Amino acid sequence: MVRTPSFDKNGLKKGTWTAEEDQKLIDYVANYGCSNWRQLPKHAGLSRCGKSCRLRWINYLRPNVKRGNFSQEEDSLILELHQSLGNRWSTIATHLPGRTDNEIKNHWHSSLKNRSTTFRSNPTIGNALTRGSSCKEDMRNETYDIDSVLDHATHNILESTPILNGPVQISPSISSLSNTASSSTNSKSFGVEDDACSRQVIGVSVDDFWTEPFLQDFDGNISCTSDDFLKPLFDLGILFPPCSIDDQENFLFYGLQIEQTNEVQW
DNA sequence: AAGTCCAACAACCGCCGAACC
DNA sequence: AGGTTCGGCGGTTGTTGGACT
Repeated sequence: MVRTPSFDKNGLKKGTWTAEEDQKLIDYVANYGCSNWRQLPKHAGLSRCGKSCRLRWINYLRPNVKRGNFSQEEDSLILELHQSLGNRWSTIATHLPGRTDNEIKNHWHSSLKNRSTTFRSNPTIGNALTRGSSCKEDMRNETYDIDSVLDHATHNILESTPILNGPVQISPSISSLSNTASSSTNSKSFGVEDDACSRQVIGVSVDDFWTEPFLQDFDGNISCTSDDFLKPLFDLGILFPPCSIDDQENFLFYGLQIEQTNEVQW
């Protein structure tokens, strides 16, 4: 999964980033920001091209980048957004807080693409889709529009995501992102005014950063009900109740299950 | 145990548009 | 107005680990 480090004809290093390089980049951005990626590697003492530094920062080192498995909710949102937006990964990423376009793109190619194909060819789902499109069209002509609902959904994700409700610490997991990275960033806290999220980041730990990103409060309780978060999506026909779903495979495409209590279960 | 296949994903590459001179 | 620089985006590649034979 990692590329063997090498040097191009200009002496610039390519391949996997080391923990030392990561630290240099983090330190530099923390102190000086990232206004000029072209000049950054020279000043930061990195033998990398600016693009490589930018990519590394945005996709892995930047605060609040969420790692780990995609939730069913995120999968559903990606599927829906991809249907309407196509391969506009950066736009799709704006609706999934903490996820980068690169990660979403990889996730799409590795798992969601096949699911999407089945999704289209499955009659049950196909009917549901048709119904959904019609419903969406109707809603557009009335009081809803897709963008506002997706914004609403994103807002609820944001509001219910602990990592965005307070300062966070660079997760130790970041160290494992690069196979060569050590735990040098474990306790590293820094104050970065990040360009992308404009959020001051200081060192306060949040438990279960990767494993429980959504819809749970700090006690682990489900804190978002369908009324809060899903109803607009159901109203638009983006998601459907599982009452018409017979098998587990189909269920996965909806990615959601509503119990009688109307609480979301994952 | 060894070889092969494949999913996953980090990283690179080329292109494009905006900003600047 | 035209050229250059830079950042951002999407497509693609390269490598690894795990599953499978």
